[in-house]
Amino acid sequence: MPELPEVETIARELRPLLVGKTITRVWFDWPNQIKHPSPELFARELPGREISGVDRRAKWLVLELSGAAVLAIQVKMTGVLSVVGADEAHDRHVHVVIGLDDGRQLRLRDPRKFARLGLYQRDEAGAILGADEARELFAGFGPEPLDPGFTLRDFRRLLRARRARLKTLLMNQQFLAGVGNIYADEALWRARIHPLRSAATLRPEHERRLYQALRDVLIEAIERRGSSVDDYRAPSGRGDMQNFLNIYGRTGKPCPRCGRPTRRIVVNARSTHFCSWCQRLPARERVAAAKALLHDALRAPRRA
DNA sequence: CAACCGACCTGTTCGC
DNA sequence: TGCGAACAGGTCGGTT
Repeated sequence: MPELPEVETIARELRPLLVGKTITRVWFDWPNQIKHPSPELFARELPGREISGVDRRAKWLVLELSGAAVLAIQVKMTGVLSVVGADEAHDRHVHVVIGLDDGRQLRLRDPRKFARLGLYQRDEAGAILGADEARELFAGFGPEPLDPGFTLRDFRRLLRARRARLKTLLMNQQFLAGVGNIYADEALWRARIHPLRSAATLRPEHERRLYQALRDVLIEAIERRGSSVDDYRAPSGRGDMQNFLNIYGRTGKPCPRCGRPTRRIVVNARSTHFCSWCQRLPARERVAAAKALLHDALRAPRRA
């Protein structure tokens, strides 16, 4: 579940616990989770490096290390990071342990082993060299929606170059960085826009509402330390935002705005929640949307 | 450019 | 009650 607000919360909470500490040892039991370089090099290169910063880019956690190195961590859906005493017990789902010189450990608990870690190098210009060396690690990512430099004008320019369904587009990291399933649904509900609406057909007023809704919901979610819908936990425990979601995961429950039941459809194999009264599709787009949904329903593997 | 698929994974939920 | 299939969803690489 972790999206922008959740990873931002992780970064903010880990920062005071990690900055100034030096890595003493590295342990992992599932080498597939080490993306770069080889697991052997990863284990050899980390010890001795001091952590100087903890930041976020899109849904990645970025630890700045001495020697212009960067430890990038993607917790994906089920990864939970915590800093605990080395003597604290851990279960079989802890797959990465990074020892620190204060006697504590940064641990990754991840039942599904989806999380990924990589150790990268910055060049003289500060760019993070990605796995293929020629490309910056975060090349191709869309803008950060909360970057003060990301204006409504920028958002409009991006939207008008696209025709895809808005739900798909908002979750596309190349289009916009950091938004996932929960906040895409929430932003569209706040902006009163149907998730299957094509980006290119939005009127200026819709664009403005969506821009504002995205920023508002992300800021509120950060203030509430993220949504602990099921697996996500901040280093300090559950967030609060799950108690303030208006549409996500509320199938059948009344829309907080109009009282009509929340509907659920599947878009790109993702649950999508919306209010069919508040989030209307223009007549000219209804036929196309109905066809797409029927297509999905027919090919869905479901037993009779 | 857009949509779709399979892969990566395993704990939980669902249908019978 | 117990079993196995389906489901959950972030991301990538490849295909349509």
